[in-house]
Amino acid sequence: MDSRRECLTHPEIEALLRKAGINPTAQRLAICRHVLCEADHPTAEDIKHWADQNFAKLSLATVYNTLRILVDAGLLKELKLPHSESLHYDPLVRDHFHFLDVDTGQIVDLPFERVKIDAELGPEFQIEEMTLLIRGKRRFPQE
Amino acid sequence: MDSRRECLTHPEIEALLRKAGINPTAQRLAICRHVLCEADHPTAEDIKHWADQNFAKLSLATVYNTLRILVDAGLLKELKLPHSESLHYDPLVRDHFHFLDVDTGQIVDLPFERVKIDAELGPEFQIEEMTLLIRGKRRFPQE
DNA sequence: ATGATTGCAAATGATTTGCATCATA
DNA sequence: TATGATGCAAATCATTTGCAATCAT
Repeated sequence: MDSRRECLTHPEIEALLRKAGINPTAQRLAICRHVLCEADHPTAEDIKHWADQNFAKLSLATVYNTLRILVDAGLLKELKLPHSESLHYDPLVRDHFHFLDVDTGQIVDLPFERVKIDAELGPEFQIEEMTLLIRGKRRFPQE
Repeated sequence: MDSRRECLTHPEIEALLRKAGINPTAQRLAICRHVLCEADHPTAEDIKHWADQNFAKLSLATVYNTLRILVDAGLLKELKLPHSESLHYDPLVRDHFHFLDVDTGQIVDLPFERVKIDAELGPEFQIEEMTLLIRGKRRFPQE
């Protein structure tokens, strides 16, 4: 369920950026390391806060610009979620769904295969993409 | 599919508001008439534009305030959609889903019954609500 | 008269943009 | 030194809020 990403190495991220035609600057590498590996559906502000502690110098504008570049390159997906004013960013770009814990705000990726959606819409509806958000509570028995 | 709402009469809307404990002022009645009956998932701006033509005097702040009141009362649902910066408002408050025509921006209500969602999430996930947006194109054969 | 509602304008918060500065090939 | 990236500050856009004017009871 919580498909923990393997953390990419620095050279791997660099290669990823180059392959996408993105100049791998220090700032972009740092942002990528965070948003692609460590972070959990962060917002631009989240990334800025993290940078303030770990990367010293990184302007909010650069965070936004970099996120836009990454989204345009298909390396990130933008998430508009009902509980938050800000956009969240998701490194999992293949089709999947989300569960939002209404208590904690935590977002859990749901692999495509776990959710079967059967829509009978008639032939005039050509489906291109489905976005599913399940809201609810996660309760852990042994805690 | 396009479950066309029956248009409520003025007294019906007034009764609806009273029942919800909302003072049925002229502005609120006008906004309700539009958003509950005529309009199609409008934004606050949409409602303001309509008011400018039909109701002469209605401030944008009042539109926003009224929409908030209606949402809090459960008479409207707020829709955050990926193609639009603004919130859209939906008078259909019972559970249902949406189809977004990526060409026209039109939003089609999908009755709950037309879409079967089967999520196998394990017992720690208590589902409270599901939001499904299908994006695609609508093509009409005879046009 | 009193309490609620309205409407303007200012405030807010997220995001974008213009532009001067800076780094690097 | 030329190209592109960065960072600041100002701009923008949707929405909210403070407050004075207005309305209805």
